[in-house]
Formats: sequence, structure tokens, C-alpha cells
Amino acid sequence: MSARPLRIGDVAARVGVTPRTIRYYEERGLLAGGDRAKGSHRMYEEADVVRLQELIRLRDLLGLSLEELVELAEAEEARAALRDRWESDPNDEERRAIVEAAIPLVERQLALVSLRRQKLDEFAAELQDKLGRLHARRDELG
Amino acid sequence: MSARPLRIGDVAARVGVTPRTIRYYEERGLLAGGDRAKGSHRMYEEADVVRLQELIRLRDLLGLSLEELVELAEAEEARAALRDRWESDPNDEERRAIVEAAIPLVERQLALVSLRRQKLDEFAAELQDKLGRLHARRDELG
DNA sequence: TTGCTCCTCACGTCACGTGAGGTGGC
DNA sequence: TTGCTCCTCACGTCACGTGAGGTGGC
Repeated sequence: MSARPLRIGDVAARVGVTPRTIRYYEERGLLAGGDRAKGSHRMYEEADVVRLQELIRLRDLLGLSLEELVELAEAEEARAALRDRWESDPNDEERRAIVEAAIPLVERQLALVSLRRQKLDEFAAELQDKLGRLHARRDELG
Repeated sequence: MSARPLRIGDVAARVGVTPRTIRYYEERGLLAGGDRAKGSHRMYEEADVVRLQELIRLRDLLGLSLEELVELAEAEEARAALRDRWESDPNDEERRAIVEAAIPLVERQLALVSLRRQKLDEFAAELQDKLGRLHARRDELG
């Protein structure tokens, strides 16, 4: 895994946002921009692209505000911190704790997705209804 | 159909927005605030509630901007204008034209809903995948 | 008459968009 | 060396939020 670095424009293009959005998210604490000499270029790796993708999807598909994203991100952060310990210290009890902490987070996201789907389905049903009535009327006039 | 008038606060509460949002939409031309003495209360009827509900759903569930809503609304407007003529002039050829103009509008909305559903399903699938892997790992450590 | 909701400015905020002016790496 | 992308302010914008101060209807 060579992990050659990506520039902010590449990351932005791949995720479908602008560099400005990435800088703003960093400013809000959603993305690590961490240790960097003032004025020097931000550098990213594949893991950052995946992470940003997820945030953007939570924003677009579920309509979460950045404040809500920060909450979720902090939970993920805690998980990531645990993951680091995972690498260094392969204690089975700790591994279990890490996995068990991760599960409810994903379940929560799934619950939000289900709720959205339900609302979309209701909307789709109403539109189908409307369309059916229109077709019926057209046929009456046919 | 008595059509007793509703006040802005009632409409807002029923649709789940604030009065400010309604005033702003009126300002942007999405809602009729029409003929009203300066300073007098805005009055609405059931049809306005239905209309606003639809706009809010298009905004929340599909993530449309107000500018995009205006486009859609203008199309609906044209339809509403035709509907008025419908009431007064029951000419069968015109009726057909009205119905046939309405159908593609609803179909367009349905297409947008389908697209959203697809994206949500993809997201749900990825989350299920993630959850499955977490469960498997937990069981391995069990 | 007393509340409550309404009204119109008008400034504040969130999530970025958009130049302005300048530095840095293939 | 020439572009291109990057950098940091900093002001603009969209979709409202939030008082400020005042009028109007059960």
C-alpha cells in the first residue's frame, strides 16, 4: 500500500464537491487537516476520500446538518481511536469492545436510511395515485 | 365546501415549517399572497396547505433548491390556469389537453423520486455490508 | 381591556460561492 | 520559466432564524 497523496482538487472532484467545501469541513472539525505548515498544501489519502464520501451522502441523502454530522463523526472518531489501538494491541477483549461499539453506530445510520425510504415510498405512492387518476381521465376523454 | 380561512401560523404548524418560511416563499413567488392590504393578515385555504406540503416534500426528500421549485411551480401554475378554464368551459378537446399536459409533470417528479430511492438503496446496501462484517468479526471473537 | 397572533423591517446565521492577491510544486 | 493548482483572507449569497417595535382580531 504505497498511499501516494492526493491533492484537495482531486479529492473534491472524486466526491463531487468543491475544494471550498473540504476546507470548510476541516474548519468545522469534520476532516483532519491536522499538522501542516501554514500556507502549505493539504494532502489526502484514499481513506479520506471514503470518509468524505460518507459525510456527503449523509448530508445529501439524509439531509443532516453539519452539526449533526459532527456528532456522528465524533462517534466515528472514537471508533477510529479504538481502531488504532487495535493495530498496536491485539487483545481479544478489546477487539470485542471495539466491534460492539461500532455496531450501534451503523445501525443508527441504517435506521435513518429506512425512515427516509419510507417517506420516499409514501411520496411515490401519492404520485402514482395522481398519475393513475390522470390516465383514467384521459382515457375517459379518449 | 365552506372553506373557512386559515391563518399563517396554522398553515405553518400543519406543514411543519415556520411562518417565516411561508412569507419567504411568497416573496420568491412560490405561494400566492396576492391581493392583500398592506399590513393585513394573510389568509389561506386547504388547497394552499396541500400545495405547500408538496413543495416542502420536494425540497426535503429530493433536495431541490427554491429556484428549482419555482420552475416546477410555474409548470403547475400553467396547469392550474388550465384547470380554471376547465371549470368554466367544459370543452372535451381542452380537457384532454389539460390532462395530457399534467401527466409529464407528475412523471418527472416520479422519476426524481425513483432516482433518490435508488441512491438510498445503494447506501443502505453498503451499510448492511458493513454491519454484516462487524457481526461476523464479533462472532469470531465470541 | 388583556393576550395572542399577526405585521414589516432588518440584522444574524449556516453552508458554502466567489473573487483578490500571492506562493509553491510537476 | 510558464501554467496550473494551491494558499489565505474576506465579502457575497441562499434560505431562512430571530428579535424590535407596532397593529389587529377572537
